[in-house]
Amino acid sequence: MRDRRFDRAVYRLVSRIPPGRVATYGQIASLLGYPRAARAVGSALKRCPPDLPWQRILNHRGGISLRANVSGMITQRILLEREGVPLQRGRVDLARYCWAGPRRRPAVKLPALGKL
DNA sequence: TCCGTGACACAAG
DNA sequence: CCTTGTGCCACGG
Repeated sequence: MRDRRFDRAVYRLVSRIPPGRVATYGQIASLLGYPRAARAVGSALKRCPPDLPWQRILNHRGGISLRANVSGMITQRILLEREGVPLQRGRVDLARYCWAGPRRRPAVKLPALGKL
């Protein structure tokens, strides 16, 4: 332990979220294969490297989860709006701005689709 | 190694 | 909508 594998996996994935899109803590955890480790994702972000687009991670309701950190909440909102993600009533419309997940190119060529 | 700690999620009241 | 209570799990001390 002490090598922070999980944290680094989180950073790797979060760094792939494009500007203008967001993801939830639970979504990141699930994509990493630990559907119940949403909380650990939050802990990881708390210690994340300065260049990580941490602002793109929201709670499952599309809200900002920085606890009692007023300046942090403001910062996150500014950063999101700056890249085109608006908050309304304190929430981002996840149905609209949620990231689809990492794009996996097909490992093998798919069979022909046939007529269409 | 054991134990407390959360930038969470979800269900119930 | 808001308020608990419970489950969870990697980290750090």
